[in-house]
Amino acid sequence: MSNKVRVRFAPSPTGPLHIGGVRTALFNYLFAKQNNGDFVLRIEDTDQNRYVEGAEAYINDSLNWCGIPFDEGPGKERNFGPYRQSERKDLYKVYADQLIQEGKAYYAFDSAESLDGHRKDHEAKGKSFIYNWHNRLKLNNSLVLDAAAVEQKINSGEKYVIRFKSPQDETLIFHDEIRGEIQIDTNILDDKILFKSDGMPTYHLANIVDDHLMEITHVIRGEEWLPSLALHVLLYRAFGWESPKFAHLPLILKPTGKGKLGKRDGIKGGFPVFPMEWQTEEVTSRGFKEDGYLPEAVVNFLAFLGWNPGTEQEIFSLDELIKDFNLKKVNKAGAKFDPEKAKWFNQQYIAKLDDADLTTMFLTLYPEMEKEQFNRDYIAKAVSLMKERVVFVNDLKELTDFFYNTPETYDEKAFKKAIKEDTASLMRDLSETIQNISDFSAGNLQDKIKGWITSKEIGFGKVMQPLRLSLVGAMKGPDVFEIISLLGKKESIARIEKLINSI
RNA sequence: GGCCCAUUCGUCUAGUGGUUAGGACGCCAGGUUUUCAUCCUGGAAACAGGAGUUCGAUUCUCCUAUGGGCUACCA
Repeated sequence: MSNKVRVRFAPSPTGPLHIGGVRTALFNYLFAKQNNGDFVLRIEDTDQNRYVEGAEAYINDSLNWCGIPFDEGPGKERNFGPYRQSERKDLYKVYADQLIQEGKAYYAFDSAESLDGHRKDHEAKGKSFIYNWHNRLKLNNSLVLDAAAVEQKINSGEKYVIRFKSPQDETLIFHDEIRGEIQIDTNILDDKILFKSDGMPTYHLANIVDDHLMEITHVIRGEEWLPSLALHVLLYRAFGWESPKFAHLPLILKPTGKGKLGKRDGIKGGFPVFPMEWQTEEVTSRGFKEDGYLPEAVVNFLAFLGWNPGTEQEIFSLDELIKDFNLKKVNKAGAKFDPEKAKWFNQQYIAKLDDADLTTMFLTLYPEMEKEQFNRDYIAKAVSLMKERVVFVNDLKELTDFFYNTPETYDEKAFKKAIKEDTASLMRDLSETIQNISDFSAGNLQDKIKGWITSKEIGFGKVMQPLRLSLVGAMKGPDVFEIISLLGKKESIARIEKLINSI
C-alpha cells in the first residue's frame, strides 16, 4: 500500500447537498490538495428507500460550481471503483460472512416489532434497551439457536440481519485529529446491524469495507459520526485492518435559536442553505448561486466556519486555503451560520472583480439588458460606476436601473428638500449650458458646470441637488458628472426638462 | 432517560499560568463623498457559574449549568 493521502467525501443521495456537506467536502478537498493526495467521491446509496433521483448529479454539479471537483469517483473511475455502494453490493456480503465464520458477528432473526416491544418495555421502566452481551443470549439469533436450526431458517427464506458482536468490559481509547483522545466503555455499545434483511449492508459495514478497499488514509466527516467511531474502530480491528486517521468536524448551527442548520431555516430566514437551486414538486429552493454569490466567496466563508489561520487575514483564495489549511486548527465547537458575514465575504469578492468580469456575470443573469441602445460598452460603464455598492451580482439590476430608464417619479422627501422657488429657472439655464458643452467627459462636464455655478454666484447645493434628482430620481448614486457623461447630452437634458415640468 | 462532544463580545474567532483579553461581521458616532454606497477614524460589547491546584487563574482539575450530537434493518 502506498503512503499517498487519500480522502473521501461520502454523501447519501437523499436530496440536495446542504451547506454543511459542502464544507465537509471542502475540508476534505483542502486536505487532499495540500498533501498532493486524492479526493474521492463515493455515493452511499445503501438505503434504497431514501434514494432521490437527481441527487447525485446535484452533488457533482455543486462540487464543480464551488471549484472543488473530486479526482476520483462515479464517472472518473480509477482503480478503486465502482464508487456507488449499490454497485458494490456483492462485496459486502463476503465480509459480513467472514465475520460470522470468525465468530465476530451473528445472524439475528428478531422482528422489528419484537425489538420495538423490548424498547418500549425498557423505556416504561426508565431503562434503555441495548442489544448486546447482557441480553443477546435471550434473543432470537444464531448464538442461541443450534447450527442446523439457523441453516433451516435461512434456507426457508426467513428474514435475518447480521449483527456485530461488540465486546464486553473494555475501555476503548482512540484518537481524533481534532479532538484528541476519546474514551468509550464498550458496555454501552449496541450489537449494531451490519447487514440488513433486504440484502444491503448498513452504512457502518459498507463504510469500513470501502474505506479500506479504497485505501482511504484520513476520514474527515461531520461530528454526527462521533458516536459511531467506536464501532468503526472495532470493525477495523475485527478485520485486522489498519484504521485510517479520523477527524470529526464541528456542526454548522442555525443562525438564531437552537440546533443544527436545516433546509427550513433558509426558507424562514431568507438566506440560502444549498449551493445551487433544488426543485421538488412542492418547492423550489434557491441556492447561493442563484442568489448571486460567487463560489470563491462561498468557499472562503465556509472555510472560516470552524477553521481560521490564526492570523488576521480573512480573505483567502482557494490556493491560499490549500496552503494554510490545518486540520489541527479546526475548532471543536459548533458554529452558527451567519448570513450577514456571508454577504460581507461576497461583497469583498465582487469588489475585487474587474469590471469586464462583473459585466459578463451580470449579462449572464440578465442577457436581455444588452440591446442596440445600450450596448455592452455602455453597460460595462454603468456596472463600473455602481460596483462598489454591490453585494450580489443581481443587485446591479436595480442599482443601475436609472442608467437605462428615465425616472418616473421622484423621491418625495428629496423633492421637497431640493426644489426651491428659483429651481425651475436655474434648471432651464443649466440645461442651456449643458447644451453648449461638446466635450462630454466627466472631467470637462465638472469644469464647465461648476464654472457656471460659480459665475452665477449661487450655492452648489441649489443646483446639484435638483440636478441629481432629475437624473436619478433620488438623492443617491455615483458622481453626477459621471452620470451625465454616460447618459449623454440628449438624455440628460430630457431628464432635466422633465423635472422642470413636474415642479 | 443513557452515552459522547462542546462552552471567550449578539455572531465567527485569536490568545496566555501574570495581556489595557486581539481581530472580523453586525451595531452606534464622527470624517470623506455637497447625495447614497464605498472608504477612513473612534465607540459600546466577551473569558457560563462554583469549588480546587497555585503567589497568581480566562488558561490546569473536578462539579454544576447550558448548548449540541447520537441513541433505526437512515446515512
